[in-house]
Amino acid sequence: MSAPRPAPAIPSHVHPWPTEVDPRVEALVNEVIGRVADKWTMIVLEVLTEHGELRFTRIGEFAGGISQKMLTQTLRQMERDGLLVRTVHPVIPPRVEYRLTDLGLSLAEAFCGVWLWAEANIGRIEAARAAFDAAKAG
Amino acid sequence: MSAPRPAPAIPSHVHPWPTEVDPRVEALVNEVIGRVADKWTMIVLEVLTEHGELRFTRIGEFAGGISQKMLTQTLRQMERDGLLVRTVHPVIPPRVEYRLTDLGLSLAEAFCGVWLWAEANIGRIEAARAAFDAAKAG
DNA sequence: ATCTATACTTACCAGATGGAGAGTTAAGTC
DNA sequence: GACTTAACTCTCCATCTGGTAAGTATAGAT
Repeated sequence: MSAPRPAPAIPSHVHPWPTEVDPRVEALVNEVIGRVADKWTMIVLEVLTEHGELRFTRIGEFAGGISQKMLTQTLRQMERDGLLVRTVHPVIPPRVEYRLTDLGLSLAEAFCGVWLWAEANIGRIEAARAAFDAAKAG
Repeated sequence: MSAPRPAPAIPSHVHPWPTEVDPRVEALVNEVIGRVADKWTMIVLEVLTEHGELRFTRIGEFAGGISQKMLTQTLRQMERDGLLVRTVHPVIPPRVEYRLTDLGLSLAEAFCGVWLWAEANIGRIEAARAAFDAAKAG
């Protein structure tokens, strides 16, 4: 879709489509969701919501299957976005603890609905897939 | 999105950490995150929620910045998952309309919290990023 | 005969993703 | 002096993602 969306040079009090939101807001929201809604971010969010403050290695254990590289990267991004705080205790060997901020906790809460939906509807999705595949084959 | 991740069976003899996670929970996580919660699915979901039944090209315009390939792929997957219905009108030139199912609408509703969160917290995230980057630079 | 419109499909390819595994740091322990 | 430990950090490399652009199909209009 190289076609750029029709120029929104329309005064904001005139709404061609009553339900449409400000494209700039929409773009920002898309960007945020694109960043925040990746697999490991959500999993780390869930792990920290469940277990509270945790150390690096412990998060990796709970997350399951994440490489150190990805864990570091995910935690850094979340820290940068203000979703968690990273506390370094200046001891040897190093001890670093991660804890969700209020912002992070509120995001986890917002995602809660999606988790519940997923749990409740996995069966329906699988049924739909089976039906779709059967229809395509038959 | 449709990442054919060959099941993170986690060859524990290679893995940096032992896994204590229930494999069924992990499978659920992969299902949800990997297939339903990707960027374009969420955006298409939002577009269809806001505008109701739409044609292919129109969805692309509203979504903004999606390629035909990705749009086709996303719509097919959502159809397969039972999130939307695809209605082909046998006319020339072709006319295909997409509409969310009840399942799709319920997912959109579940995501609503996330959208609201994103809208409400964009400022906070950007401030956190600016602060983080400033701290790193200075 | 050519053009147009719509909804795809397909091939190609650059760039992003992410895993494996080794290296780094510094203080205490054997 | 080697070993250990935690939390990285780095490099290499295979795989995956997703964009671009071209092609397809069809009927009516010019």
